[in-house]
Amino acid sequence: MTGFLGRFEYQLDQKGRVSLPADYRRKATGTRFVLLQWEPSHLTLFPEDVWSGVRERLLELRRDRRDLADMLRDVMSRATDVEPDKQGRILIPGWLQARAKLNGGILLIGAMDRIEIWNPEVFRSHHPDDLTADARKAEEMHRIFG
Amino acid sequence: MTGFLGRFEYQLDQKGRVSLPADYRRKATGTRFVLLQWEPSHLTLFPEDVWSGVRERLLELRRDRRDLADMLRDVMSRATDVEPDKQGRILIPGWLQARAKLNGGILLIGAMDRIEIWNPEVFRSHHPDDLTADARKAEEMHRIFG
DNA sequence: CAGTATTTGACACTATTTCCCATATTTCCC
DNA sequence: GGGAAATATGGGAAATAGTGTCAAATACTG
Repeated sequence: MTGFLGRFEYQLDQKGRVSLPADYRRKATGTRFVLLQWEPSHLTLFPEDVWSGVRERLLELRRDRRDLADMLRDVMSRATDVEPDKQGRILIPGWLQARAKLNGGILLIGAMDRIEIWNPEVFRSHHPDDLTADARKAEEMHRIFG
Repeated sequence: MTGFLGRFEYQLDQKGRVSLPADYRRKATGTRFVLLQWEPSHLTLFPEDVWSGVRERLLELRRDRRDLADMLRDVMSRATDVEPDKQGRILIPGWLQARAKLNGGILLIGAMDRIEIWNPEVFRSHHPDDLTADARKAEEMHRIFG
């Protein structure tokens, strides 16, 4: 399994739906996903099999770390599970659209075991596409891929 | 199973009933729930299968920890078991409504293995929805989901 | 035991959501 | 290069969900 890769720019329709890339649909083992926001900049879409692992960790953590309970509740209370319709689209609830500043253009990012959903402009401001590698970055890259 | 997720704001009718979100009813394996208050801020609704696990822990605990007996008695004496009617509504007893300050608006919160019942204003005061991630919070989030 | 009050169950209305069909564009293959 | 399959997107119709109201059943009281 190579995981979710690449980037796809789609459109959010008036009803709040986006197509999932057919490639991603094929790669997902199941047909269900959990959609949530744990970083302000974007949404994250977990395939169900990955989610079940995350879920276990969360339940444990809620029990052991009382100080995190409120934060976890806040995140989970904004999450949804989604399932692509016959056309391969998922519905993004209005409150998640608002929080991730999604309006019109949608950028889907393959992040190996999960999929990220970005506003294209926000993404580009976070990731200026310069190839000018500073030394530190080059060093890290080499440690990873070299 | 993805668990109970999301938030639903409903209305308490004059008879003290609230709809359970259809999504939650579908997700619950059984049809019975246990409703109780173990935190002052809200009520908790356990599906029967989850409850049986909690019950085991409670019985053990009452036996082993004599100092907790009074506290447990107090909580359990205010608990009820509920079952949605044909329209999917559950009845919240008056004494629990009062303790959780429920009047009119009701916020149902999915908390994975259980459902929480909040007064919307109380919830919002507990969970200010700012996206300005302080560093500590961002750090914890990354450790969990990253 | 009768009458009354309260609780429990069912029906009905309306807004929303979900499902399904249709079209345009792209990609792939022969 | 042309045809066929697949993919993204748009819109309309049917089903569903939440809520208010009413009727039956149960419990309570005098």
